Amino acid sequence: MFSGIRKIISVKSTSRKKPGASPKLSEKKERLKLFLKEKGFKSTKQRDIIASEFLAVGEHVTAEELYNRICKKHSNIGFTTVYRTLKLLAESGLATERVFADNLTRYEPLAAEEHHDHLICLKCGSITEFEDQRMERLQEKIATEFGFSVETHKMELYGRCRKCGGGNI
Amino acid sequence: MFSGIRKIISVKSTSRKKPGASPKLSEKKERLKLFLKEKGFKSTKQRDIIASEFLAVGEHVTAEELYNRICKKHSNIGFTTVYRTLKLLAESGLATERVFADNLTRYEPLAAEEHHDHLICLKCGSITEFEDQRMERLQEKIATEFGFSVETHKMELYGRCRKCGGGNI
DNA sequence: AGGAAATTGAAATTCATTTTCATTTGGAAA
DNA sequence: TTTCCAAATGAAAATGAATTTCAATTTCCT
Ligand SMILES: [Mn+2]
Ligand SMILES: [Mn+2]
Ligand SMILES: [Zn+2]
Ligand SMILES: [Zn+2]
Repeated sequence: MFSGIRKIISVKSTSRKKPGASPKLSEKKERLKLFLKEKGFKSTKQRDIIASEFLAVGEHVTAEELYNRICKKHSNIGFTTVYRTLKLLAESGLATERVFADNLTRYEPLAAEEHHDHLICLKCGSITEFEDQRMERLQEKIATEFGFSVETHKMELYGRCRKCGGGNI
Repeated sequence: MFSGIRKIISVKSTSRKKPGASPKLSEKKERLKLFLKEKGFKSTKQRDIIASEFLAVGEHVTAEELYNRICKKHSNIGFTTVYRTLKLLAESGLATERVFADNLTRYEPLAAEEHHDHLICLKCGSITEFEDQRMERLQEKIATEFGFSVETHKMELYGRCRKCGGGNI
């Protein structure tokens, strides 16, 4: 079903609805430092730069995309370190890992406690985020009917966004 | 989020609720033959054997799993042909491609018109299928609210099945 | 039967991800 | 501050599933 899509879509992120991430930037970087200290890991220039850039971008990025942005200004930072730092950010709870239909691993700045699902346009690749309590409750209800307890879920709607003819087909 | 899971789970399929697939087996193989003829493709021994085995297994399998079953009795059938035949089956509408959290491509015998979603146990890997019209309607509703039209969706609930302590945690 | 076109399967390739390893660096302890 | 060692870095290699290549074989239309 997705075999064709894999090659076609190149998921680009839409700008976020809540640009309120900016004021918390320093707070987030503080969280990372605490996490590193707790774990006996070290704070490094690279990690600081990578985390800053990641939080600045603010949307769903692959390790490669983030690396490409960073290496223009910091030729001394390698892809591997970007890759590893994104994993660290996810571990620390500052980022969330996502894999959409194109099978690439992306990260977005999102605390582990927060949550949302995604609408993904197959034409332009834009990503729209939504959180819907009716959906969350219904998932729980269905799971319960099967004697199942939910730990995580994946809920992605693929189709056409408004700009790409979503309303009228 | 799924980084740990990827290595842990090896998704095994549960036996299906509807074993009514058996009587339609010949009908399905007829459908495949028609599809091949329409497309100008050829009917071959290999395709026949692979399709039969796939329909006989009846659950979510990777190309490799199916190949391993087949090559025991038919050492003359290669992995590549199994892989390509599964793609063909999906194209013909006799199979559906699925990618769960372990990121492996699986196929299940399911006509393109039919539909269901999945509950996947992170402990034992069992897969439970469900179809819920409330869920389908809610997805449409949410999409509409965003001016979005849905073509496909992915809805997977990961957690504990009843046997693995799903009810009480 | 003849022959063009499709199929097969072993091997090679692709490509994102992950690991390896020699070297460098951070930061706690002296 | 200097010492010292575990952690970090990054280039390169490895991994592994998915996909493509290509020479040999098979299908099936005439
Ligand atoms: Mn998101
Ligand atoms: Mn299924
Ligand atoms: Zn769009
Ligand atoms: Zn289970």
